[in-house]
Amino acid sequence: MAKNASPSESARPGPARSLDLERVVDTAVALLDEGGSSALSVRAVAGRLGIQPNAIYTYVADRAALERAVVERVLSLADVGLLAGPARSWRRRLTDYASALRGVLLDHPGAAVLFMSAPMDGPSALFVGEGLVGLFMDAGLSPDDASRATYTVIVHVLGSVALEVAETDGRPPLAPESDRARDRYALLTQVPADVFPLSAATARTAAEWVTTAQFAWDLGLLLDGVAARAKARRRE
Amino acid sequence: MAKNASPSESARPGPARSLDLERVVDTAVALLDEGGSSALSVRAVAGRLGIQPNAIYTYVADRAALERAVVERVLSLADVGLLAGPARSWRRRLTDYASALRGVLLDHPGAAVLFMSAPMDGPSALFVGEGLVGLFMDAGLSPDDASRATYTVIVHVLGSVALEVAETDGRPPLAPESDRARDRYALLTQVPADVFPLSAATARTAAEWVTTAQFAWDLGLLLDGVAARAKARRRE
DNA sequence: ACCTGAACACCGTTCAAGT
DNA sequence: ACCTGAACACCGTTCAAGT
Repeated sequence: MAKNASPSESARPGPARSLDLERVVDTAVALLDEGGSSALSVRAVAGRLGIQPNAIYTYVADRAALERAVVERVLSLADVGLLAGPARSWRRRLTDYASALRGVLLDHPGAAVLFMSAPMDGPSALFVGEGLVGLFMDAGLSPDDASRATYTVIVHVLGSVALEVAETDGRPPLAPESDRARDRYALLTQVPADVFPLSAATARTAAEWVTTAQFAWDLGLLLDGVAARAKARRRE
Repeated sequence: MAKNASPSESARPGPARSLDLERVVDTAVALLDEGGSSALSVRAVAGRLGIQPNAIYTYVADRAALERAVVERVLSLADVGLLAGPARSWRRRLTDYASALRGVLLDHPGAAVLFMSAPMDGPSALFVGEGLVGLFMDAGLSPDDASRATYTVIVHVLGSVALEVAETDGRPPLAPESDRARDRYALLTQVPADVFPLSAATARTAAEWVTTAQFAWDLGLLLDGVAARAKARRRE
């Protein structure tokens, strides 16, 4: 999981760095990482940068724009190069990138919710989209189906991480997923087996909904669907 | 799309209704429906009920509990009976329920984000889970795979609605999806075709990512995957 | 159990002003 | 362009008190 401090935060020679949007975003991500999603505020960012709250509006139109900038930053941490092919199989490329993106989001759980509320409209989103469409065309889908499959995967990765993070306090590092699954299992054994027999019988599996294994299973299901469509298209 | 006023909000004979959790949740949903997700606050609910802000804590432990109660309420508006079988095919039952749930969420877009941040832990979630596991077992999956597929579908419905709503102001009724797709298309035609050729070529389809058609396509892909796994299992 | 009154430590944002 | 000072209209939550 990418554990890189953002570039402008790292030690560097020369004069004291001036305040710019990158530094504002660095600070926003740092706050999120220290206190979870509720720790991000315009005032907290300003406070940490030693300026007045309203001075933030020099760099960002409003809180929503700050959140979009955070989304862009975190998205940029997952290497889109993993999507490029076709040296590796399209399936491998997709699972590699999806896992990388999930990893980056789990490294910054406080930012995960923002992906569901602040539309991804930055440059990174375009590169991700372009890479995914190309990958699914490599897989044999029509351009239109490749576009649709792109969105399916985006929804799935972002949705599953957001739901996973929602069960935590949002502060990294998250508890090991085995611990979180164990806690879920303890809760799930409380459900009355007489009224929810199937849930009771599958509690072990439901406990693992918020794990890498479930994530991989979901992706496999999706990609089987993609492969089937590609195969059907070749037969046409 | 279910357009039912919540029961305790409808006219009823008898003495003035007393203040209880149901009325608090009614009010919370009403605020969300009038002002979008940002309109929900402990103070606003109290204000509308004519009590002091802190009096809300008689009914709810904190804001998070209020949000979970809203999630439970909205979830309860989608008829879980649609999952029950097996008179109708499992595929039909699933698409019917998924569409109903999506419809209810789009009717209350301000609540959609809450599903990604406030874990569904109420009774309705249990009934939905039980119904989905049963449905996927009817489809021919093993109990464990039925549990996994249940989560895949939940992630997908909640994730896709949240992303769809994120592009709106969150106040119902949402603009017709054809309008929203048209606006997206206008934006997408701005992307430089030389650096994002595939995105440019599929802009028409990407514009429709936030529509019922895309939702149905996604579900179809998922269910094809499910059918393939069920078939493989029968051959074992 | 259900509510008020008062307070604490916060929010995002605007406006006018200074350099 | 970048920042301060002051203000406005908000937040969630706690505590002590009243019925």
